[in-house]
Order: sequence, then structure tokens, then C-alpha cells
Amino acid sequence: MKIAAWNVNSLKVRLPQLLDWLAREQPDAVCLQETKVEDHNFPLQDIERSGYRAVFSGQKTYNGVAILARESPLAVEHGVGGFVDAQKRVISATVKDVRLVCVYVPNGQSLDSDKYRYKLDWLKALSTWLDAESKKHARTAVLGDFNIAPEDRDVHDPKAWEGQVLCSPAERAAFQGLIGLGFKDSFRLFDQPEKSFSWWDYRMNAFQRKMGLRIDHILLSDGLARDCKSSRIDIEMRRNERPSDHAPVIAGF
DNA sequence: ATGGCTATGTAGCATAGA
Repeated sequence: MKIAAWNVNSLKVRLPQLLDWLAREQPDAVCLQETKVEDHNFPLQDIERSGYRAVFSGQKTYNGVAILARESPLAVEHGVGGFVDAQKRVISATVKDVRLVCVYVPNGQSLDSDKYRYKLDWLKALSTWLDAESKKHARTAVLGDFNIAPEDRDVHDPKAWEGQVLCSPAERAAFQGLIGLGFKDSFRLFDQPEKSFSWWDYRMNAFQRKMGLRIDHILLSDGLARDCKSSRIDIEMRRNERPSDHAPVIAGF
């Protein structure tokens, strides 16, 4: 089974790229973030014509998540259990024998922002909920835009980013807390090129200058991690015309 | 170089992203 996560930064703008990519990569399931589309405007017909089913939870302008899969996603659940949140950031569903949890973790803006406190509270709720979820579903994958670079090697310039949002000790501790629940960072199960990133700023030619961060992840529960055969980031998508600032991340098992 | 670029909502710019 091949699964992927991609922050599309507007599904409307990225739809042609998504359909091309689905035809080329043929993943069994894809989790999308930042769809920025309300449910009644979700491009379901185009996606179904490409051979995929979809479940989604969106809002205008911000956030929005979706799960696309060749087989119908079942037992769909919205949000983080026990956490009231108007922002559409999580959708979960079962595809084949795998529980997929699609997450768009808050950005946090800066350490002195209310949004940073919201991010940490959000991550705490996610952790509590995932602890219970992973006990209900032996084969669980948590995938999406975590907005956390877990280690210095996930940052193009660790000195410049030290202590900044996406890299702060509290955010990294929250990420390690998820690992502590029994999840593995699929990307690090394998040898990877140096300077492997999943996001590059639109500005200052950051992509061409390899100035990126690895903030999009696929976490696998122990059983799935044992079966995992590959994990990679499809950086070619960042070379497209009108690219998303994020590249898709992929895992196979 | 606290700028740089992109997308959205909405009709000039403001907000957010990371």
C-alpha cells in the first residue's frame, strides 16, 4: 500500500497538478492539507473521474483537509476527539486495514503569539487523543503538515532557525511525544539525502537555494513501521509552474 | 535587508502562511 500527504495550499489552484500526480504516482491514499475550500465547492467529480473516492472537511480561505483513496474511506471522523476547534484541521478514515489520520497542525506564527499557545494546546490534545486511537486501531498512520522540523538536520540553517517557531524546544518535544506513543517517523526508517526538505518559502528563490524545512511527515504505528518498505519526498512537484510551497511525502508498506 | 512571495476575500489592501 502506498500512502502520501501533501499540503496543496489551495486545492482549487493545485487541482490539475494533483490529478496529474495521482495518475503518475497511483497512490492508494492521499491526505491533503490547506484545501481552502468549503465542502459544497469540493471538486469531487474531477477526483472521482480520476478513480478516487474522497472525504473532506473544509472551510473558506484557511485550513481544510481531505482523504482521497482508491477504495472508499470508511468510519470517517472529524477533528481531534475531545478538543473543540472551529478550524478544520483533522479528518480520519479507514482505508483497507489502515487507519489514516490526516493532520494540519497549526503554524504558531511566532513564540510570543496566541497562535503559538493554540498550537501547543492543540498538539497536547492530539497526543492524548492519538494515544487512545492507536490502541483502537493497530495499524495507524498519522500524516500531514506537522509544522515542526523535528531535528536540526531537518532545517537548512539550524543556527538561523534555532528557537524559532517550527523548531522551538516545546514544539520538538511535542513531536517526540507523538513518537513516544509508539509512532515512527517513516522518513527516518531509511537512508536519505542530506538537506531533505518538504517545504521551501516562495520568496528569495528558497527552493533553488535549497533553503527548506522538513515539516511534513508520515508517522507509522509499530506494525506499519515494521512493514514499511520506502519513504521519500517528491521534491519534483516543487519545480512545477505555480507550485505548492510544500512537496508530497510518500510511504510504502 | 522585519523584506522577499502566494492565495484568499473582496474591490484597496488586509491577513495568513512558515
